[in-house]
Amino acid sequence: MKSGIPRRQACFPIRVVMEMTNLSARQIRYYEEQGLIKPSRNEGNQRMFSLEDIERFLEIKKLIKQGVNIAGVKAIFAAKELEKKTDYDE
Amino acid sequence: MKSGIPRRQACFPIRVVMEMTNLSARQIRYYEEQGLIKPSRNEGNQRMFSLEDIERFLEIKKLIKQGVNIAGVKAIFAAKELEKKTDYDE
DNA sequence: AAAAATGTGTCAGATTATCTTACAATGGAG
DNA sequence: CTCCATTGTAAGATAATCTGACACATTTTT
Repeated sequence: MKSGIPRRQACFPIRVVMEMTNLSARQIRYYEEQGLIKPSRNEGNQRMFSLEDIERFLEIKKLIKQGVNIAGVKAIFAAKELEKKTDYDE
Repeated sequence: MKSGIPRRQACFPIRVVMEMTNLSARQIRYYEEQGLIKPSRNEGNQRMFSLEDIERFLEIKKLIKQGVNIAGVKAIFAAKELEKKTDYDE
């Protein structure tokens, strides 16, 4: 009775992401251009997003609303990546 | 750390359903025409499917492969609906 | 203050996706 | 063979997305 979609599977077109995040297509593309997100592309070159991407957009929104700029968001994401790769326990 | 998508939320365009089910667009539309599935539509009149729809398509595929025809699938689905509404415990 | 950078809106032209309708092809049942 | 069920395929129309450019309002920098 489960069956969710793998969080990394890219199966959402931009319009759905717009609806789920309340971001404009312009914003979504701009954030990609700034390196905050890297959607995959289908055969027709259209962006396809994953659940992980969507969660990331929501985080971006939250940070932006708090006054953080793109560079800040990028830095915060980079820091989080380090966290995941670094072992702090011992 | 989760956040899946509600199983009834219609957020997949037909192409994604094709990839996830290995059904052709023709089959998907035909099954709808036969009343096996009722996708919703976006503002542009394009079909939008839910996870529930996709699971249903997979069931259809399985039954078809077993030799069941459309009418049979429909009957089986109808029976399942009854199961859900009927209380057998007591 | 003037100039430059940020973040977003919007438009145009091109490409891709989907829709509906219709007709063809295949294969099974009688 | 004929009928029917299922799928393929094609055409023409509409919708969605892409890229690139320019505009605009806010900061930020010089």
